[in-house]
Amino acid sequence: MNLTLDSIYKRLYAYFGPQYWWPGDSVFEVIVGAILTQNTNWLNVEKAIKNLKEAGLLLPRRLYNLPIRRLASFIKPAGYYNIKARRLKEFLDFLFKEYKGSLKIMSGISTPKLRQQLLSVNGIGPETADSILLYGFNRPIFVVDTYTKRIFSRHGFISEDVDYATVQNWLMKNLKKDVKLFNEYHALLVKLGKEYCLKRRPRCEICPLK
DNA sequence: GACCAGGCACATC
DNA sequence: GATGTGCATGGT
Repeated sequence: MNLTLDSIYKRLYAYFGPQYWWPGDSVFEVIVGAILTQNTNWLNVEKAIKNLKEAGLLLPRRLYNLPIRRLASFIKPAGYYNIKARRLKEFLDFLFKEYKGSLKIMSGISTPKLRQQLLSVNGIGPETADSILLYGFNRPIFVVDTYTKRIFSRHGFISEDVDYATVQNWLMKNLKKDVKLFNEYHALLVKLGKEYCLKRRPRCEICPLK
């Protein structure tokens, strides 16, 4: 079959079509979603975001002023709501301390510095930081997640226990650094993982990469 | 009822 | 430095 990174992308795109990521109306919504979706089904995240939206709270200033206990109650459907409320607050503290609460000012910062700053926020790890950079700020950064590792290791490109940075470097070295490509590629890997590579119910026999 | 989900920080050895 | 554990709801 001789799969390559490029041919895998082409196949997935031909099979699944565009994924229209990130689902969200604003940069802030992307950031909130990125934190809420940590180890969590997106459907649950949507419920939490809907709660915030309907309460008119999906704005940096509003969330910044909201008591953490109340924030936690709004995001309950997303699970881990206490720790995630704290993580959202940690980000907001950073946003207001560094950028006066302005995502617009924040968007003027270079990608390496922005990434470093995001990673310094307690509760934001590599995947969350890179999701924010790619889907929130349109920076050409490849987002690595469990599906990415699982799929590429299953197809023999990498071993399954490699660390985040190694996978990311490998991908970015071998692909055109293009926001649109990285956007769709990651989303398509998630789609493939969800539909065909579930841990207990692998359906490799009908995988579009077969 | 078991299993899983678009991680991360922290404890312990 | 590797390995284990808590965090928690809702869908399949």
